[in-house]
Parts: sequence; C-alpha cells; structure tokens
Amino acid sequence: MKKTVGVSPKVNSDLTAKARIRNAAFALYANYGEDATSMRAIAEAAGVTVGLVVHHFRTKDGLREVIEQHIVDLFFGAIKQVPLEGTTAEIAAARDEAVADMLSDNPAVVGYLRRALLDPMGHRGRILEMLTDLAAKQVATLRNVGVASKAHRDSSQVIGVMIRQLGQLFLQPMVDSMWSQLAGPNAAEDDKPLLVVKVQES
Amino acid sequence: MKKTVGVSPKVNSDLTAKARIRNAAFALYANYGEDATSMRAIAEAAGVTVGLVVHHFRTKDGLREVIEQHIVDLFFGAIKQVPLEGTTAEIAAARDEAVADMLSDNPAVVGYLRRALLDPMGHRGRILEMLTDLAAKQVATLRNVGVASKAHRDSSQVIGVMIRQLGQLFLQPMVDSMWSQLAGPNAAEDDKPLLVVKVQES
DNA sequence: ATCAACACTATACGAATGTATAGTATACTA
DNA sequence: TAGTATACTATACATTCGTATAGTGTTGAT
Repeated sequence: MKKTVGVSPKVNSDLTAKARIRNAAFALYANYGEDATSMRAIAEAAGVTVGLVVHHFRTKDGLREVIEQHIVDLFFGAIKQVPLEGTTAEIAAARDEAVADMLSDNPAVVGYLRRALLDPMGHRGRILEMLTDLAAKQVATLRNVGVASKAHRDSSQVIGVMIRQLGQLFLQPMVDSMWSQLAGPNAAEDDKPLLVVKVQES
Repeated sequence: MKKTVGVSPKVNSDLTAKARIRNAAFALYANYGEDATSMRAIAEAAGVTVGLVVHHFRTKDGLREVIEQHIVDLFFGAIKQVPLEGTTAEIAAARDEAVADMLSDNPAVVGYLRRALLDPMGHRGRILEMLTDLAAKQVATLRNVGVASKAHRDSSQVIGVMIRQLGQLFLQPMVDSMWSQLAGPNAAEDDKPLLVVKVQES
C-alpha cells in the first residue's frame, strides 16, 4: 500500500530522477514534516534508492536548501509575471492574485510554509527570512513606480501582504476539521464559516 | 548546559516524580514537538531515568493521553469558574476572558495546540476533537440559560470562540519574527502591527 | 573502441530511539 | 518486625535513522 501524496505520477514520470526526488521530498515534507520523513521514504516515493538521494543532495540539509529555494522561485515567478502598469493599488492587487493562484496550484507550498513558520523553534531553514526579503523588495519596487508610502509603513505593508495570504490558508484546515465534526461530514458546504485574517496598524 | 524550558524548577521540585515527568514532557512537547522529544530527554528534564518514565506512563501514547487530558482540564477549569449570571453575551465574554487568562498563564498550552492543530496529518492525538466537544457543550449550556440561538448557528459560534482565542496566538509569532527582521531588533514595540482573526458567517 | 565521468544500487555502520527486563531501594500494611 | 507492593535505576535489545563506501551499469567525447 504505497500512497503518492500530492504529486501526480503522470507528470512525475518523465522528469529526471533528481527532480523526482526533490518533488517527492517536497510533498512529503509538506504533509508530514521534515523530521517525520526519512530519506528512505523519499527514495521510495521517487522510485529510487537511498544512495541516489545522497548522491544528488548529499544530506538532508542540502535537500531542504533546494526545496526552499524552489519555493522562493515560485513566489518570485508569480510576482514577476504581473506587469508594472496601472496605479500602485492595481499592481498590488494583481500581485496578490498571482500569488494566490500560485498557492492554489501548489498546495505543497502552503503545507511546507505552515510547518516552517509556525514551528519557530524546530525549523532549521531560512525560508521565512528569504520570503520576507522578497516581499520587502517587491514593496520597494512598488514605491518606485507609484506614490511613496512613509518608510515606517513599509514594514507593516510587507507583513500585511504575507499574513493576509498565508494566515487564512494556515488556519483554514483547523476550521474545516471543526466544521465537519460539528456539522457532520456531509453538511452544506456553503454554510461553512469563512476565516478572515488581517493586520491592523497601531 | 541543561536548559529548563517553561517550567519553574522551584515549583517543580516538590511535586511527585510522576507529575514532574508529565510537566517536563508537556513543556518539551510544546516547544519542540512530540516526535523531536525523546523519552530520555523527558527523563533528564524531570531529573529521573528513562525506566521511570516507562514505569509511570508505559508508552509515549500514554504520555500524550495524560497531557491532552490535562489540557482539557485546564480549559474546563477556566470556564467552570465563571458564574452563570448576567446576559448571555456577558457570560460569553467572561468565559472568553477566563480562557485568555488561562492561556497566558500556561504558554505550553498554546505551544502544544499550535503544533497539534496545525499538523492535521501528523498528529496522533484527539485533542482537537476533545476541545471542540468541550466548546460545543459550553455553548449548549449558554443556550439553556439565555436566548436560544438557531441550532445551525451553534457550530459557527463554537468555531468562532476557538479561532478567535487561538488563531491570533498561533500567528502572532510569525508577525513578531517578520517585524524584528524588517524593523530591526530594537524598534519601537508599539508600532508593531496587531493581528486580527475572525470568522465570518456565510 | 577506450576511457572517463556520471547515474545509480547494494550494503554497511554508528548513533539514537522506544520499550522490555531484571534488579535495588523505599514505603506501607499486618 | 516481616513481607509485599511500589518507586526507581541500570542495562539490554531490536529497529530506524542519516550517511559513507564500494561497486555496477550507462552515457558521451575522443
């Protein structure tokens, strides 16, 4: 009974073994966490042996580095593709939507980040810092083409962007669990409460 | 260099070994997660040997059961102590405050729940179900003394109570990290953005 | 065709883990 | 005071883990 979590084998089967290993590890990390995922489980999910995982990525640290860089690339790719046209607000909104689309296409990103960000003591990577930097740079380019916002507001805006997008996704599984326990598994979906997360400037 | 996380040794030292083991395990689980905490680490933090941990709790499952029951007791104790006087809204508000106080007195509860609830695939306990049940019962007693709310709204209310209380606590660490990275470690505390989490009825 | 680089497998090893067992000290009951 | 249950320690064992090493197949340039 081998389960394939998150990655479609059809898509996966004509990738290089190295890419398959990275994808398998990414999906497993997102679903079960890095510590609960053994190199042997990664190898099996990718259809190779442990030795090859070590050959391509050396250690688990190496694997995590590649995965986190991949996540940053996904964010950057999503933001990059929206043109710098229109008002600042329009650009910001278009970026929000592009990122939201990317997240919905790549659920493993959400799962991985949920674990990484909400486990401040345990996580050994630097993904939060990398993403915060990326978001800060994006806000800065926005300021260059549009109205300048007061510099000390920039930080709040960066945090606002990330929390709005991720916070809701992080907590929604908890709402879903409770909803199905309370209302029964086959209750009307449209009655389900919606989560709203926002940051308030002080 | 042995660190004592969360538990004051002064308070701890005149407890029974069994209670010390439970407290040590609770604090370690909250900070590092169950999987990353070995029985030997628990034993060392409690000042005993591994054998005694096994003697008192049999397995890690047994330990988790006791800890989760302890958490439920803390919630129940907080709610129980507010008298059923005043309007429904007043009772509900007083309960919210009692729970908030309990959470601030027992940070390990927040840490433990953050891990348990945000790790839907990995967690092996039943704490979310237990707490949802408890919250549902409390909403039900509220309905008996006050105005009846439509039954299908009860679920939303239960979810609202738990999310309002826990959601903000779960996400705030993420805001804090980003804030100190962006604004520098010694920026003015009162500029820090405030997180608001709520559920919206559909 | 040869040789070197690379992809990949097989196996092994030490460390850490959860738990079992056997034994010792301490406390309680008769 | 004797005896037994309970608290507690010490040690052992099988399993799983990350990683290292040695070897086999495969490809591609000359």
